[in-house]
Amino acid sequence: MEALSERQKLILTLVIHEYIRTAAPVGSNHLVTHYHLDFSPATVRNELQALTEMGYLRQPHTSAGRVPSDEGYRYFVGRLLQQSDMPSSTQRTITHQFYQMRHDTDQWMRLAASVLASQSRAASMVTAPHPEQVLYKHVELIATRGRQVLMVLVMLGGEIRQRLLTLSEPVSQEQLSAAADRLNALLQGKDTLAIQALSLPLDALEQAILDWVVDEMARADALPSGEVYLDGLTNVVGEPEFSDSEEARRTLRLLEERTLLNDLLTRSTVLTDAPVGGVQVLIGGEGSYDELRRCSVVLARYGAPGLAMGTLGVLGPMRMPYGRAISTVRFLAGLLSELVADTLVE
Amino acid sequence: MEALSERQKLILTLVIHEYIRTAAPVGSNHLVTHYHLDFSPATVRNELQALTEMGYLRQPHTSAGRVPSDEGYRYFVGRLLQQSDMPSSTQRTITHQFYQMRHDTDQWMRLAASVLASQSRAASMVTAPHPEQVLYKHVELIATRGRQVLMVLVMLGGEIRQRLLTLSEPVSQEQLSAAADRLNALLQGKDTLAIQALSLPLDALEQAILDWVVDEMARADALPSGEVYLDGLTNVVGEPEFSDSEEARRTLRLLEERTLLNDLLTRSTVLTDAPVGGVQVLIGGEGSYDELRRCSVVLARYGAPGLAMGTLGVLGPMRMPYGRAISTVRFLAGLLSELVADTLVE
DNA sequence: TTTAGCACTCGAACGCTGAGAGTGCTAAAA
DNA sequence: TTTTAGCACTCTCAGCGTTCGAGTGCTAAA
Repeated sequence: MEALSERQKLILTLVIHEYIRTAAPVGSNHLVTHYHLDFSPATVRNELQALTEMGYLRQPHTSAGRVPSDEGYRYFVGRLLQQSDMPSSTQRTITHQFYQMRHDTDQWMRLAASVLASQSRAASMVTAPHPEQVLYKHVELIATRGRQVLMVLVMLGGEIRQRLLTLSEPVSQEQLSAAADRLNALLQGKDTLAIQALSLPLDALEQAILDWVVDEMARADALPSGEVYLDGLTNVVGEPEFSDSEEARRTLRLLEERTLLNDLLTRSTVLTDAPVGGVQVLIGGEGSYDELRRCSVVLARYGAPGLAMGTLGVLGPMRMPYGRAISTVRFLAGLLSELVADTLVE
Repeated sequence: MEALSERQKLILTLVIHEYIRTAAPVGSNHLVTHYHLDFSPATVRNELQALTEMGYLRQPHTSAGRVPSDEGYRYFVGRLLQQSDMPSSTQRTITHQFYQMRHDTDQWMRLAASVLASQSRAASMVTAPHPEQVLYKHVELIATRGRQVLMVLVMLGGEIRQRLLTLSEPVSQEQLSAAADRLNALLQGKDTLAIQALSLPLDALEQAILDWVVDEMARADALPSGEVYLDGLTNVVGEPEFSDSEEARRTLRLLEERTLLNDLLTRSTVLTDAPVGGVQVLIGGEGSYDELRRCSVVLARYGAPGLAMGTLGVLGPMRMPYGRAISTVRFLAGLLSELVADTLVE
């Protein structure tokens, strides 16, 4: 594939800009008048023809303007789009919002999804950070009423799991605290397998608690990733490519299944020619999902490598504002990584 | 308003059934042939005319069939719809799903929203149970690294809040445990104001922790309700009344704002003539929201009165399957109430 | 290499028309 | 008095031809 001339790059960029703005096929006259080009429509037509032959543009029909093809978008994102950052004032505002919030993963994820959606003007998806290895940190037992005990299990990395247990007989808070202290001393930093392999001289209460702990840790192990948070579905429904409500329904369905992000990540790590600053851009489903044929996904991982990682991304029509989306995703991935690192429980 | 004859009730019911099924205006011939009525289309026409004059039906235009009016739906839901329960096999399956899940409010709410959406075939909304009065139960302090401490605060009713604190200087786990024990003894069962009013002889560490506790409890007090969980937005997008994507966008926007349920509840407690078994049905927005003019909402409160209450509901087009929606909402409200009561931390 | 000129193409919009569904009215039947 | 058959009337919708205009590709001149 021959290289594009500078003028061709310019024209491709303009076509994509204009198409993203208006959602209508772009014609030669329109380009010249709208962008005050110093060459004539005829020249533009020749270049459009060339770009079409190279596969970067399509014509919906003979006498319509041009529309970017999947390849066109890919070329644009990979080589023409100049990287930009979010305005630093916006960055500060958002950072502030996160820091003034109490430390609570659930709240953070909701805020992240909300910010991602409103900034990128697309649908957003965020998974909570999930430890790659589940390690014991601390257990706490709180007597409530009768034989019920509230167990709070803290994992290394800061994940907290709560569970209400029912014991075979009532136990005092003192006994519970003693059992918790004992287990905390014994299990510190161990993973599920190591704990299961241990054979310890425990009394009945301690053994019962240990069983619950192992069960809970095994569940955490089994989870492929954290919970998925969605927001901004509204942004997508309004777009003209989803005016066909059946198309819209199927795409939203895919989002609501809440497996998309993980599927995409496990399916292929090298997704595009040009993953920018850790941000991956997937255009037109890139073969993986039929429902995504008309969509693009911008995604990134975040977290503390080796300890706890999560994913976040946005989904929109192919004519999404890539600059905005990429800079938002990159910024939020960085911010969340920072937050995770800061609050990591060691 | 004069009473309806039995035949008029029958015909109104059939029109609503048929319209809910097909989303198309219902004509006299269609009714007679489809339901094998033993009177003629002309008779049906007379009745349709009477029902239209009484305001229970509308004609989109002179020569179309009839469509239920808001009043028609209200009459139907209030007086004609016979109450039904979900099949007990389904009830068992769902109950089982909840009970085999570990006790975790977040998981329960997600499951509830998901079940509600799939059973009622509409968009579902669930708010987490929120205590009407925030009372102290227990605090736990876990040393992590350096000056960071993970605080886990348990409220009466079982709500758990976690927060990562940064102290002015490193403190050992022993000191932390001692401080926690002291506070637990002093604050048991108190509310925010009572704790603030207390003047206690505390050392610096204890006082710092107390401040965090008060801050956290004040936040919980300030929250009007628990987090809002959404699901099944897809169900709504597919409906023909939302094929106008602008209409759909505005309605979904309302859902994504996540204030709908609480707004509805605070705005008016007596919502319809016939709240059935604690379930309230709101048809056509009933004056409260313009965006809801074409929607109906079925909702109920659940929880342990006086201790912790939440709300759940479904939103769909006016021609939603009310029987299904109402029985699903009623069943889930009951089930969640049971779960909340069972696991209440006293 | 660029550009003006021009014939050509094709979809969108518009208006017309006929078919069909459904009504309301009237008068006869029950 | 109630029900029903008959019938004229109304209004939407789908189909169809036509026009309009945007945009193209080609050619020949600049």
